[in-house]
Amino acid sequence: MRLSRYPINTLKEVPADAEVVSHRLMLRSGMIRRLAAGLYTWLPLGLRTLHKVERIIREEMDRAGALECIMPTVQPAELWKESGRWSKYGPELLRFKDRHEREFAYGPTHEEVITDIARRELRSYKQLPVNFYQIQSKFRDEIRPRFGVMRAREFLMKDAYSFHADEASLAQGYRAMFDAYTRMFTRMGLNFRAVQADGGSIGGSVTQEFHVLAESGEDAIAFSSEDDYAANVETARALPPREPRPAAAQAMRKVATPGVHTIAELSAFLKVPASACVKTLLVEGSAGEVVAFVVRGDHELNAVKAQKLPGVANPLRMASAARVREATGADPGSIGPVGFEGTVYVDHAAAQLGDFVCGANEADMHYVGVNWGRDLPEPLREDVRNVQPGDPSPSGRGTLRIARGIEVGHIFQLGQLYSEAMNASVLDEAGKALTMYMGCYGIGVTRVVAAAIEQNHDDQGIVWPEPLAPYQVLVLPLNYQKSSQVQSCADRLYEDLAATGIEVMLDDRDARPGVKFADADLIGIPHRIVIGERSLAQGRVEYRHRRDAQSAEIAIAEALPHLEARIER
RNA sequence: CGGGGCGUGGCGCAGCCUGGUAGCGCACUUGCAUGGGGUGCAAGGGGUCGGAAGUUCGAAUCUUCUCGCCCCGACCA
Repeated sequence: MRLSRYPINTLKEVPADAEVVSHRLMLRSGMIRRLAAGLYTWLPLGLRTLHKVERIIREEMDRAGALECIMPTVQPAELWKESGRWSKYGPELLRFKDRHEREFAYGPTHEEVITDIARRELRSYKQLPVNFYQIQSKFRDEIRPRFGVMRAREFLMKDAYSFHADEASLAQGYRAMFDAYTRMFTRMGLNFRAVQADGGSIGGSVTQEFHVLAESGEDAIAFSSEDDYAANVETARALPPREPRPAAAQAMRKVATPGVHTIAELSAFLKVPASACVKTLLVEGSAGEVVAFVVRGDHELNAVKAQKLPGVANPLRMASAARVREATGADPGSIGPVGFEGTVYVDHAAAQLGDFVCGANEADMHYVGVNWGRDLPEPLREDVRNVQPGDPSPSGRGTLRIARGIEVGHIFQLGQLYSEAMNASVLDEAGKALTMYMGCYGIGVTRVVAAAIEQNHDDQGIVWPEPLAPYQVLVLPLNYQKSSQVQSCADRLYEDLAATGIEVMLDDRDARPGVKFADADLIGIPHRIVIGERSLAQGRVEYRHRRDAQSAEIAIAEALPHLEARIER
């Protein structure tokens, strides 16, 4: 490609709303442009990278035996009503009517459609297992789209669905997808981890996420220091403390704590560590009442764990200040479990405390020296907190550390969730109906591109992992318009490289060197050849890899073999 | 949805408080110079200030309504 014929500008300045590096760099380098909230156009440069991601995905899916198909983005409401998700999915599902007033949705995912295909086409256990996949647009009406294509409303997804005669086959198919994902992300040159996950609204029990590790990631991942245990903090188990609860040493007393509302203030005011205090949080129950959660002052409530407990509204909703007042007689900031009427779930660590501090359900008052079993009933213990760095690993070996990740893939063993609801069965060996077992496997294709940039950039711009770079080589002639030697050398090299099948971009613009260098770094093409009059007089050109600090001079005749030896294909 | 903020040439912003008919940087066009890390000089094109209503002799500026967007929290590839 000749850059002089590429009309998309690189930008020095960037829209004020672009916050994360990948978004900024994608805008600045001319990969994408925003159309509306959460909607992006992929310009030619960006599309090349997107296609590379797609190609790797296709190759590995095909290698794993999956079959590509493509389903409509627009889906009839009937299917969603059948699976029960028309009412469950909520406002994230974009719904609309056609001219005949029939209801449709723009697909946020395709379990219903594929299950419909499966139940129509699959008749016999002999046709199983089978795995269908597609790479296609999804729309999820996110509450808050942000970070460019990282969390867009319309995005490209690879989704795959497998069908099996039994659980063993499902586990095998799932494993095959795990391996395929591992190969894909490895081939893309990404630093990633597979982690244990929560099923969320898709459902299913066995499930793992693939995360690209990056500071800007929206998810927290817990890792064991000693083995390969890794889990999303949403789901990572906090082990109950081993030590027995210390015996009560103090009597319970009510103390005045004027103006104290947070654990930090409480801890500073009473000069006790936050870990000796207890935090009480009220959430909406499933039957109109409120439910209390008690965690240690230095711990955080884990919403995913909490909302699974009996009597708790799912999704979790914090009680309003008015509801808190109604239930306890005090404002949030002064509430506690002593005398609370209703369900109280207590985190293991909080249940282990003796002589602790908590709110007294009275403005500006707290209790100190509180003890379970004496001052209030023995607690209903549950794991309801987020794990923290230093916690023992649930795997039993090592302690946990926490890193951030961007979720680029998620695989599930769904079991018979959808096949049962939608009656998807085949005949087994005995001629009896057998409800199929399903797995589903997603990759956020557009998100992968953003994640790759989050992980691979420097102050100057993108540093593409070679397999994802829009072009492999950039030929950068200086003074191309004025020097006929430079021009003919650049043109020849460009043609030769292209003829060899190398993806090459030629910066033939009439621009100053500084502009070309800055754009080269911004766009991040891995291999760069600079052709300038100075070294050309010596019969040489300069080679530099985007990752290198220094360039090296090579003979013109060596340029092509030099590149061929270095390009990773 | 709850809380905060912003809408002024393509982008980044100033002007608004204290009404007087719109300005700066980048980008763009033309010319000259320059030519190894976002070059310099000169000339130019482009906005009616998100929209509507109102107050006023006069509104980007004040008032009301409305639309859109962004940021912080609960969702997901």
